[in-house]
Amino acid sequence: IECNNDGEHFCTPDKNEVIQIGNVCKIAGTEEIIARNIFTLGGCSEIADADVFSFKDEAAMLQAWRNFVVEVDPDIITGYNILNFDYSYLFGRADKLKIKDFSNLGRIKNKRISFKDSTFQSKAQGIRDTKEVVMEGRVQLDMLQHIQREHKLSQYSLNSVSLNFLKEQKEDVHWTIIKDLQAGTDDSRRRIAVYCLKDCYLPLRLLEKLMCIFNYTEMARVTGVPFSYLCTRGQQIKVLSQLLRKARSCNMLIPTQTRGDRGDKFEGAVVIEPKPGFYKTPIATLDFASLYPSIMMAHNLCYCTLVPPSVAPKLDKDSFIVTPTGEKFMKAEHRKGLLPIVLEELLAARKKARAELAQTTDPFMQKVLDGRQLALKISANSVYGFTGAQAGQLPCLQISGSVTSYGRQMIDKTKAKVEEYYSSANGFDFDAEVIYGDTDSVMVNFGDMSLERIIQLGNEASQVVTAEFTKPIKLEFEKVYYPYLLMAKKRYAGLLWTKPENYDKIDMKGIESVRRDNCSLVRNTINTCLSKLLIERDVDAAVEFVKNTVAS
DNA sequence: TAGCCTACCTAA
DNA sequence: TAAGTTAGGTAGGCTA
Ligand SMILES: Nc1ccn([C@H]2C[C@H](O)[C@@H](COP(=O)(O)OP(=O)(O)OP(=O)(O)O)O2)c(=O)n1
Repeated sequence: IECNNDGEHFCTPDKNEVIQIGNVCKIAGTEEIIARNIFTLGGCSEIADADVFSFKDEAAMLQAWRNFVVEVDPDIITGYNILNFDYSYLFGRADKLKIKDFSNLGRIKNKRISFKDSTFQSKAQGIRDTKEVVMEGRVQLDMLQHIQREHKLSQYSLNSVSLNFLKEQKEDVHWTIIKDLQAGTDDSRRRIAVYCLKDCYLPLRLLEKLMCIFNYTEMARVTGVPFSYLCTRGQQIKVLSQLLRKARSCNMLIPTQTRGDRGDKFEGAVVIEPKPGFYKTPIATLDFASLYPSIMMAHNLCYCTLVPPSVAPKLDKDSFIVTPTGEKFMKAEHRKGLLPIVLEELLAARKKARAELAQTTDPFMQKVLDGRQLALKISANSVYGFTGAQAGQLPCLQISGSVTSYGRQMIDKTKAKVEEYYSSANGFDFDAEVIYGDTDSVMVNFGDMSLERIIQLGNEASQVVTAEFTKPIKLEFEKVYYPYLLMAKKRYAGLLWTKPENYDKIDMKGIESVRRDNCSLVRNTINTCLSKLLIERDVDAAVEFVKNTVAS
């Protein structure tokens, strides 16, 4: 929608009328546009490819728009910042103009839509104010919210987001000139209309290009929650839903738990003390595949396999295992846990998504599919997170604590094994050294050898270590950094190689150039500096460049 | 000035 | 059923 203003202050529904409402309707998955139109207050010159409906009176326009929505009967309504701006403005105006039945927009006759303030709050997302719009039978998919949740960008204006994803900008009409355009002629109002239609079209394009409907549908099927929950709710509901679904098929019930005893946290993962430096030898990176989910699957950790201390003495000692934190869990042959089954399904879905990713060659498509694969990975990791969520419905720190304790044990063992196996004591003519590792990965310095040899050693090492662990747990050789700049825990950069022929890219973790709380001068300087350092391997040139930048 | 605290953002 | 988890670097403020 576009609204009028007094030329000085930004529009408010108390004072300023809605002057235009643009709509573009499409059948998802097809190219067919079934309607493209603009409702205008005051006359408006013709626009190619769009129907112009002009009204003398704002109330009549709003009423006609409502009728249009009901007639088109959409399943999903999208737009940019519609939840926080468009809806509250439209309902504000409808109230003010006393338009009866304006908010009867849903699919249940005579049921008004509900609209209220709400906040979404989580540790990962921070606090985010939104509006809750319940329109029966129509999902509200605000692209601003979607992109804020799924993509980390430094700016979220429609303009910069479109530039980022569609390589396209909108022609800007600054709000201060809208008043004059509206007060002008049919032609000047047409300028607003063209701008407004573009504003409608861009979110729809984003929705399609990012395959939102496809990805959300898949997630809804895998996790068993309604589509709309994926936009408005968090990770917990997805885990709970999967758990409930599995529990029912296994004839079990899930208790409703009073939430209490919060505050005390459990110990997480270890980060191996880094040996900082600029490594000019290839550094192999070994990484466990989905570490926490596979720990839960390998050891059958679940709510229903946890043995209470009082019961343990009555059980056969061979029927359960003891985790490094001292918790006891039944073995799978006695009782198979629900969480491992849920995880199997999530990991299977992720595996499928990754296979499709490997098939694509289009770089943008690869990014989209990578996002899909990542979303499934986070859902799987959230099963672990759910058990440790003290503000949640079913916290069970025994499970989450056991998972992390196994994780700590495993990375220590991996480090020890690699260093012990690849040593001169074991008949090799070099001593491998683990220079860094975080949670589920180890970075190994085998010494000054060719890239081919390192890749071969990495593959071999992953098999040697995998053989040490229980079934679904798998150590993978992922990549080589050559050269590698290790600065501190969670801060490093390197030239990434997955094949000996050519490098993939510069990979940067945790340093200023990937953080969004730095100015672009710092980011650009570091980017250039790193490319001199890692690609050209010219330390002096890098130093010189920084000196010059600082001096100027 | 060392040491502790918080805010922010990121790695995993 | 409102809200996945912990670890950790850096900058900047405050205080003993
Ligand atoms: N958002 C995240 C990311 C990770 N982890 C935990 C669980 C993971 O098992 C572990 C390792 O994380 P990775 O980023 O290495 O990812 P995975 O090992 O799960 O997957 P993969 O290595 O196959 O990409 O850290 C988590 O709890 N939440």
